[in-house]
Amino acid sequence: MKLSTKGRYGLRALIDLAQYSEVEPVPISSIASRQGISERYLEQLMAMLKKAGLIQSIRGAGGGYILAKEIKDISVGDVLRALEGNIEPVECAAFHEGEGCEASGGCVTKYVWQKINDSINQTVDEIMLDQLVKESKSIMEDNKKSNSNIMAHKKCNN
Amino acid sequence: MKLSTKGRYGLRALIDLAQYSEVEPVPISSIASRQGISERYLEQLMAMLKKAGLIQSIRGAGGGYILAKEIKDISVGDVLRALEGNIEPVECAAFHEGEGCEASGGCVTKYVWQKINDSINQTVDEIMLDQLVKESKSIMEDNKKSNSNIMAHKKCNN
DNA sequence: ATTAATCCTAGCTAATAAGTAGGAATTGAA
DNA sequence: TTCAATTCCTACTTATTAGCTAGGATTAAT
Repeated sequence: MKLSTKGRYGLRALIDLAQYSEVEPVPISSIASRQGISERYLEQLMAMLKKAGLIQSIRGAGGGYILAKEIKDISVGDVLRALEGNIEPVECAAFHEGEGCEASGGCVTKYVWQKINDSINQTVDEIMLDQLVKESKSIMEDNKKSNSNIMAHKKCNN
Repeated sequence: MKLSTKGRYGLRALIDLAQYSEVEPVPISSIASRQGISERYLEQLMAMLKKAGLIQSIRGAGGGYILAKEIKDISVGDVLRALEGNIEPVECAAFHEGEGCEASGGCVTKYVWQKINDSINQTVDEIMLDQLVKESKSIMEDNKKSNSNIMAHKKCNN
């Protein structure tokens, strides 16, 4: 029950992109180096985000990526679903109209799975990227002022 | 981001056990055959549930398993955590007091992961097994009366 | 032309999930 | 006292997935 690096790195990358793409397109290489993600791997994540219609690409020298929608209209759910395919921990035949499994008549766990799925979807769909970018900028401001660089040396996995 | 068969089968098994262990201990073999789970695999799941203090075992002929606590005091969260170890989709160093990673100063995704984790935990902790067993019994009653055995033939994976 | 970029597909490696398997220990009943 | 039914413990196996790496084609600005 872990979110894969696709979702974890990808969300970070997209927030990074949102912050730096206001003036010009951002190449993969610069996101990758800021975020400490393999360029080659990030390429694939960007391809998924593009396919999902969240970002646009500009090929050739001077190119890179920009957002394809307004930042306030992209939810964390959009991003994670683009990258993970399906973020629901349990897929159950009984969820789809007209379908069901041999047990679904007497099955109670399906109610449990449904509630879990719903709560996750609701949570990720109500966080929009603009909130995160705003938050991120304000954190960076604070850090500059207070010069409090008490950084832990543990590597970030997320 | 999938719940493993440990959690899925295990919860079904425990609900089954709760329903059938009122008069006498239930052996693994009978749970396994009712639920269509490999006996040998279920053995291991039961061991985990026992270690977590949710069930008790009675060895030897005529033995089996019974609940170790009142059914109303066992939450779905207890069961899933016993089987999956940790049901939070993202583990982040910044969640633990006094810890953090190199990025946690300027990290915003941690807020996202925290919200997802919280919503899952809250959801599974507020469903108690007695609700599910009650529900299950009532479904079985209904099925008996209405004789509506329109069973889909798809196998259940959960 | 050269260089900086995206695009596309394939392959590789390590970890994890999902079970199988063998046999020891315990207990009730014939 | 033997047998059968059960849990217990540990190791092994197999299939799938995650997490990359790699090669080279294509596009466009200078």
